[in-house]
Formats: sequence, C-alpha cells, structure tokens
Amino acid sequence: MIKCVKCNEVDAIAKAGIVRGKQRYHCEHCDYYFTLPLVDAAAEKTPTRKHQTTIIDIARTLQVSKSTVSRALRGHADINPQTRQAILELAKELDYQPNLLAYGLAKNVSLTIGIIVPEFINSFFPYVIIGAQEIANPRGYHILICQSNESHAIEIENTKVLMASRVDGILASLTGETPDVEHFRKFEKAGIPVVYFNRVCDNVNASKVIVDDYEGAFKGVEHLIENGCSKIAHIAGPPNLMISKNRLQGYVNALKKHNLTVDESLIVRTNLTTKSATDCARHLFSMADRPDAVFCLNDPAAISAMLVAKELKIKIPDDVAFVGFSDEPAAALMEPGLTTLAQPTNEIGKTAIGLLFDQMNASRETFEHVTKILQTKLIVRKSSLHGVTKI
Amino acid sequence: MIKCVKCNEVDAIAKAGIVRGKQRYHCEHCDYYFTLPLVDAAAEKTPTRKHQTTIIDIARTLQVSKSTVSRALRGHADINPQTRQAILELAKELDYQPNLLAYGLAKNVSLTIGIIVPEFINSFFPYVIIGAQEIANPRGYHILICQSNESHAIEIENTKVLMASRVDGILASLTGETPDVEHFRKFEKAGIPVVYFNRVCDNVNASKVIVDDYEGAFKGVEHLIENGCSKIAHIAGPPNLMISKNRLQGYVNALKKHNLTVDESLIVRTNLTTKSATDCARHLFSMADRPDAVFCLNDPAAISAMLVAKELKIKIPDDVAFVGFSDEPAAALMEPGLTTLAQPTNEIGKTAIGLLFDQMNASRETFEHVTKILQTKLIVRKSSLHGVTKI
DNA sequence: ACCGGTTCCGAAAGCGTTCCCGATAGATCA
DNA sequence: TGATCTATCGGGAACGCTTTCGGAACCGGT
Repeated sequence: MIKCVKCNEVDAIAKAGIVRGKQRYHCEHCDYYFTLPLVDAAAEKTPTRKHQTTIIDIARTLQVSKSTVSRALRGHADINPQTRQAILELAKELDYQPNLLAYGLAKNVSLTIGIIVPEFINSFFPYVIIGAQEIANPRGYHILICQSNESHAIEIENTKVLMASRVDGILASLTGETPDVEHFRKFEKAGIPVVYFNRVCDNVNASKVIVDDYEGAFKGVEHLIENGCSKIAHIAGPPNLMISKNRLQGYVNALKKHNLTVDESLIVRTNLTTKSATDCARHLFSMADRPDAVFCLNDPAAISAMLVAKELKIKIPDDVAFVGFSDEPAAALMEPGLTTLAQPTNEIGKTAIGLLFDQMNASRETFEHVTKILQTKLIVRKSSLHGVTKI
Repeated sequence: MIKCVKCNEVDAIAKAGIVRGKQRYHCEHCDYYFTLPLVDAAAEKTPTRKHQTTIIDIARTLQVSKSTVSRALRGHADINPQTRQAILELAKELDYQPNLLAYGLAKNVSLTIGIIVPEFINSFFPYVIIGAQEIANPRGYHILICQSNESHAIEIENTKVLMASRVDGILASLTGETPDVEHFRKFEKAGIPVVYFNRVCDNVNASKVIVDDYEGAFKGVEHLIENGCSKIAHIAGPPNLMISKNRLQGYVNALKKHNLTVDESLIVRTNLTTKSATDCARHLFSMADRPDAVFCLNDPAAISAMLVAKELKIKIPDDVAFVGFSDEPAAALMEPGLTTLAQPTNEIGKTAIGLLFDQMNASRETFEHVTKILQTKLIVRKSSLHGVTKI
C-alpha cells in the first residue's frame, strides 16, 4: 500500500510515470508528487528472456577478439585457417545464430523482403509467395507478408510497417481501392526498390510483372463465342486496376471482332469481395433478357456467380456459360468445372523477386525499370461448353 | 584494366579479396599477389540505399538531445509538453519511422512472432494466420511466416531462421514427418515461448491449441453409420501427430459403439501429400469388397479421394460416402458437397497467440502451460447421405 | 642486416535505439 | 536564505555486429 508522504492518504494515489528507476506517484488528495523506489521492480517487469550466444561469447572462450570471430564466421580473408576452424567448430557446438537485428543495424540491411497482398485465402497469392520464397530463401532473405485485406488504409499502414522494418525490397499487389501509389513514394525516396505484380496501377514508374490480361480475356471470351454464346456479360473489376481495364478491353474487342454489340448494361463491377460478386451475379440473372454467358474478372467472382446460378436453378452451361480467370484449384472441383485462364503463379513470384534482386544490386543511375508480361493459358472445362449439349 | 605489377600480365589477374580497403589481386601468370586502391569503389559497390530519418536528425534540427526525442516519441514522462509537441510534429512531417532493428537490439525484442506451418495453399492455415494477425498487429507485433512444406529438414531450418531473427514467440504446427520437437528446445533454453496448434506431438511440455479431434471424428463416423454405412474405411494421418491418433481413435470407438468390426485393412495412412491421399483412395477402391464409406483425416485428403472415386465412376454417396475434416471452402463447392467437421480456424489463431502473449508476459516461474481444446461442428452435405437416395 | 611485403589479429568507431544518471535552473519550504 | 524538491534535459553506455585501420611478427631477397 502506497501512502502519500505528505498527507498519508492511501486511496487517492495515482502512478505518474517512472523516473530514474523510481516510481513516481501523485496524491490526488493533496495534489502532491513524490517518488518511491521500485521495491518490487523484479516482480513487475519479468525479463524472462535469457541470453543467447553472441560473437563475444565465442571470442571470450577462444581468447580472440570479436573481430576475428566475425571474420571467421563471415568467411573473410585475413584469418588463419586454424583459428577459423576452431571458431567455426565452437559456433556449431553452441548452435550460434547471428543476431540479425545487430547484423542489419551494422550493415544497413535487413535481409527481409516485404510483400503486400490483398488477401491470401484464395490460392493465387500463396502460390506467388511460394514462388518468391523459393528464390529468396536460398539467398538468405526471408519474407514478411502483409495483408491489406482489400483496404487502402491498411495498405498504407502496411507500407509504414515495412518501412520501419527496413525491408530491403518490396513486392506489392494493390487493393481494388488503391487510387494511386503515393504511399509507396517513401520507398523510392529511401532507395528501396518496389516491384508490382498482378494488381498494378498505370502511371507507376516501377518494374512490374503481369500476365497478358488483354489476350487472356480475349481468348476466354472468344472461346465463349465459339461455343455459341452471343449475349455475354462481364463481371469487371475496380477501375483503378490495370487488370480490370485490360480484361475489360479484351472482352470488348473479342465481342467486336465477332460483330457482337457491346452492351454496357451487361458490364457490372465487383469490388473483389464475395458479397459484391454475388450481387453482380444476382443483378445479371434478374435481367429480363438474361445473358447466356458471363466472363468474370477472376475465379472467386466466377465461383460466386456460379453459386448464384445454381441457387436460381439456372443450368450451367446450357442456360449460362462461365469463364473465370486464374485457375484456382477450386475451379477444377466445381461441378461443372470452371473454364478459366491459368496464370503461371509460381513464375510470377519468381520473376517478380528476380526483378527486385536485379534492382537491389544495380546502381541507381543505370537501372531501368522493366515490365515482364507472362502468358496465360485457357483451361477448358464444362462450364463454358454452352453449345455442346444444346446441339 | 588491371596489370600485374610484376610481369605486366593483364589477362590472368584474379581478384583475391579486399584487404584494408584495397583490392587484392593475384596474377595467375607469375603467381604474384599485389594490392591496388579501389579507385572505382563507388562504381563497384553501389550503396543505392539512402539515409532514412532517424531520431538524431530530429534532435539536431530541434536542437535537443536524442534522449529527449526518444522520450517524446515513446510517450515517457519527464518532458516538457511543448518540447514533446514540437518533436511529434516534426516526426510526423518527416514521416519518421523508428528503426525496428535498432529498437530491437536495444530492447532485446523484435516485435515479431514466428509462425511455422506445413503449407498455406489450403485455406486452413491462412485462416489461422489471419486470426493470429488480428490479435498481433494491434499490439505492434508482426508475423514472420515460415513454411515447412511438410519437410522435417525445412522445419529445422525454419527454427534457425526464427532464432536468428530473435522472434519474441513462436506458433508452430508440425509436419507429418516431425518425430520430436528437439529442434524447438533452443527456444525453451532462450526463454522464447512456443505454442503449438493443430498439429502437435504428444510428450511436449508446452501450451497447445487443438480441437476435439476425437469427438469430431466420432461424430463424423457415427453420422456415416446412422446413414447406413457399415463398411467404413479411414484415411489416417502420420502416426507422429496427435490429430492422427485422436481422429483414428474417434473412428475406432464410433465403430465399436455401433458394434461394427474394426478392420485394420480398411485403415490406410497418408503422409498428407495429394499423391499419397490419391494412392490411399485407389488402394481402398481396388479392394474386392469395397468400403461403402471413407472417413478422411482432412478435407484435402477427402477431396483427393472423391476425385479418385469420380474417375472410377463410383457414385457418391450411393456407392461410397465421404466425410472429411476442416471444412475447407472447396468442400462446399464439390459436387456433391463434402460433409466435414468445421474447425474454428480464426479462433484457433486468436487463442494460440493469446496463450503466447500470456506466456510472454508471465514470469517464468509462475507460468503453467495450458492446452485449449476447441469444438468442431459437423457440417452435413450430400457426400455422406448414403442411405437417403438408397432407400 | 635491412627492407618491402605478407599474414594475422586487436582496437575502436559506428549503426539507431533505449535507458540510467547526473546536472541545472527554478520553485517551494522552513 | 539556504535547503530541498521538482521539472526538464543532456551525456553516455549498452545492445551485437561489421569494418576500417594500424601494428606485430614473420618471410624472403639483397
């Protein structure tokens, strides 16, 4: 029980910070400040964390300087092979793991790559991340995954975290809300390279890895037309993303090529949430003159739409055919299987982090941003075979 | 062009390390070592990374000491409100982000939690991770995800990385290969808490978060029996994992309760890969007296098995009924839908990291490990309704 | 015997924080 | 009018590592 040294009050004592290792109190009764030693400091703060072996521990037991230990561990020249051997052996015996925090502080690196994705529930981003890890891990880098949850605000928060973590480079795929990449400017200023993949804005001066969305969409829609669909709707994505624009353009041009009219009322936009995609589908299927096919921005949207169709007892593909984008594993499991455009997910991850490493190693002046465009592949399943059963 | 200072050779010059800021060369022609200053050091090493604002920058422009800046930023007492105000404003203006490496080094923490999962392609682990993040992020912690890829060797490697990163705590779900948790001992020695979830070994002295696997399996198998199945096979998991044992036991006891014989030949083991699960299914369906139901360790295995059944034109659920475990989103999309036992994934993540934080804040002596057992829920879909269409 | 060169190593600065201590000026009290 | 307190701040060590620099010991050649 703490008593006020002035008025002996015990109930109106509030803590007022810790100063010079002593607890400062404030008696709200007589408005008097006073300090008392932290007798139970050990009980309050429990430094349960123990010491982990450091370079200095090794140096001491081997009677050498820490410089020498560092040299041995880092494989530098300028060291006697026997000394090195002894140090390496002791390090192994003690299971020494260098403190990456200290290493990073000294070298001004962190050996981590930040990666910002909108979500990782669907398989697309996990596969990309795995591809990136397969390149990064052997090089001694690890990956800090941030999830923006399709929220621009969280994405901004993520950039701050990655900035504070002093990541050496960033892979980013934007949310459907992200209007610009202002919040990434700080990385540019700090000389930290950013490579965008999959979800990119236009007018961004950075390296990018995308797939040929235009051509993929074109192939997908043309495939629907060839299967006898003539009234093809499109569930498009948010207008800020290039994938939305390019896939929409592919859709439009495929229609035009085959002399089908482009009906604006058949183009609806999802904000990439399940609910939004479901709403889009409901809207399309409630139209008086229902479309006979839907080309969807991505597989999750297509799956949501197919579920709506099933619920409404609309036959797939006889009444409405579907084509998605990405070849999620679930696309193959649906009944009927969802026709979709496969993306080389693993290669996207590898290519993106490859570009990132290129930029990290390049000198700022000579480096030129590049955009790599990978190819999609049409995977035909039953969902799109509109004419087959009809004929 | 580098010339040998002895023989003037230019083509046989090899670099031999950098010593005292000078490049050391070796002429392989006359076997002579020599050093030359690094005239183009700037061009070779491109320190493209720029300076990021530090506490010292703020201190200098405001003519105060770095201690004062630190105090202001950390919200300590012992500082003039006006001084604090000025510092906070300048920090915001400069978009100051504290260097977490330096912070961690000074405080002997890293503000990161390591999480080791066998994979994150299926949705189970991503959902758990998201649950963990929802607790960790608001507390200022971020999460370093390591993927063991169902490999014990990689899992060991992961523990080293997390050790080097000086994570403050660990969430782990073991691989199907992991025989023991020896490689986690070092965390215990270092006073870094580990909480296991989902995939745990027995004889581990640590906090754990699991679901009631026994009861879930029991419910699932009993459900099959109630639907008229009498020859129920089980695709079990690796014997090292508790989930395998408990789900197997639930399967066995459900059979016993209903006076069904436990046929060892109907119990096959998957190593948790798709291929292995597929092989298991093929084996079961090639038996002379084919089972009329399969209870599978988890949904990915169940889905693989269902695909084999479909390929063999075995009708689901009329010929063979299925029950899985986990309620993967794909389970609902299959045709017929996969009956399964839903796990509270988000809650698992939240509970696990909650236990972790408890242990991080507790004093070593008083802390007691706890095991939290969460409940499963049977989600009935068509895959298990064996008797319904038969009758 | 001297000298240039090589080999190996230790000392020390620095990375950006935190935090403990001591210092100072002003306020308050007896 | 000292003496004690208070409010505020600066100095500097420490965290574990890298890296530069200088120096001692030793080598072979003249």
